[in-house]
Amino acid sequence: MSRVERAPALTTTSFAILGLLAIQPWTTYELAVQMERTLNRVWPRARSRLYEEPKKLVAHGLATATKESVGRRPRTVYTITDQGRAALAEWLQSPGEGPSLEFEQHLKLFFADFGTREDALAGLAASRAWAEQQLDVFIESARAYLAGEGEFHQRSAVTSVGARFLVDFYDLVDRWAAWATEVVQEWPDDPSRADPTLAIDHYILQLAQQRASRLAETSDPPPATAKRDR
Amino acid sequence: MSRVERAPALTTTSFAILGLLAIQPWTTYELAVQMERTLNRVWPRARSRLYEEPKKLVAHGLATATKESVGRRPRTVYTITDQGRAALAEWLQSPGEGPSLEFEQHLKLFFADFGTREDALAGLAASRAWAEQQLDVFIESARAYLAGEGEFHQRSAVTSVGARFLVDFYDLVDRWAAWATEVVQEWPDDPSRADPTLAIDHYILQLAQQRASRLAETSDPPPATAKRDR
DNA sequence: GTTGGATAATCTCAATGGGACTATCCAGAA
DNA sequence: TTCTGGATAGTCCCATTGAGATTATCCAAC
Repeated sequence: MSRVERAPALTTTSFAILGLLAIQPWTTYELAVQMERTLNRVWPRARSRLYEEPKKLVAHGLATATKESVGRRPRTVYTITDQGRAALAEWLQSPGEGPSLEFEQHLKLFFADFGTREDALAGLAASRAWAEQQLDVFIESARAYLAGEGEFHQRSAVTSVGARFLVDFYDLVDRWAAWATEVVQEWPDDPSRADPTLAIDHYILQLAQQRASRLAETSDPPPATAKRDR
Repeated sequence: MSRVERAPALTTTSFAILGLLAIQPWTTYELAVQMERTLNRVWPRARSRLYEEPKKLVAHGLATATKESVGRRPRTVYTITDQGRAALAEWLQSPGEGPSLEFEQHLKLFFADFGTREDALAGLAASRAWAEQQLDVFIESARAYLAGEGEFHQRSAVTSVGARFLVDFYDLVDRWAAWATEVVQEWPDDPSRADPTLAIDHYILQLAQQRASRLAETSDPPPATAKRDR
């Protein structure tokens, strides 16, 4: 029973930090800033959490801590160990969880019939503003990156694949909110009196089916069998 | 200083429950099941939370609790009050937070260069499987709904707008994972040796810019000014 | 010399997740 | 008739987490 086994269990957040350490050594502060600027988009965590994780990594032998100081202010630089690289590689072998979404504006729209049409339109405008904001930040950093200001160019083959998902996600939010705005504008003042035509539902079902069949066609394992197994 | 002011503050989750109560009275169990089946997609919360929220609503005077029983088993039916409807309408006036994403598979892909190409492909396959699963469930319920089995047809005008976002989101995950699979298949066995061509980055930047300009064209307030104000 | 923003954390409390636990009801199988 | 499994109807608890308040130093610019 070594002390290692008593250390708090490693979480996905631990491995997110460990992954950053695999790129280069960082101080805890740098790790926190880096997380907030990048990984926060797909793995949002409170800053205070980010200061705890490297300590766990050290307790598990996956990283080492080096105390340095800038003047009288101490700081801790963390470096990944061979054991840490092995643990990271092992973690990467399992695929992980699918996406989980939290979307308050969408939730409010679900209850739009208990408010006014203007409320719904304001919410959709906020969604579009959010998407625009995200894209602005994204374009800014992508431009800087391509201009050579960014670091880690050698990782670009890997990171760009994920970046495309984010751009497309922000685009989705914008397109959807734009479409929804047109639909909602046709509503009467009191949305609960909006015509409950099922036309849109049929359309959605059709879309969903098209896409499900596209999935079946192009999925890797022999599709017919794979579908039946479920 | 009435007791109401001492009750725990209302959260977004409280209003999610309150919104359901605005449709009809429910027991706590029914509320929990309904949340898990529907609102969970945009507002995921632990079941134990859902049992606490109606009590808060009662403490705030937004709902009333009626004790009933089925045989010897007691149950509580919650009903919204006029004050509750007013509070819901007021809550709907503010637009709420933009989307927040948690996506472990995407996170692992970000660190793909510390694992194998096969790991990355397995993760992408899992993303596609997830999207397929979500679409299957969605199609199933949409079909039942259109066949007349579902309830709340009169709310369809409102709910279908949100439903479209979800279908498109699942589609996005699938399309992206399919595209990414093709890209990753071209990588060498060791992804850290993948060619760091910036072609994809340029493409992403181009996409992002196109979309940002589309946003500027179609946004509600005079676009040029709105952009400059930021 | 002062000020403000960046660096470098720690601490705390309320909120939350996730499950273990209890117990009854009811339909269908044995 | 009894038994069983799944649905109904919750409660309870603990570890994790979020969010922010707090402290303090460094450093460049005014």
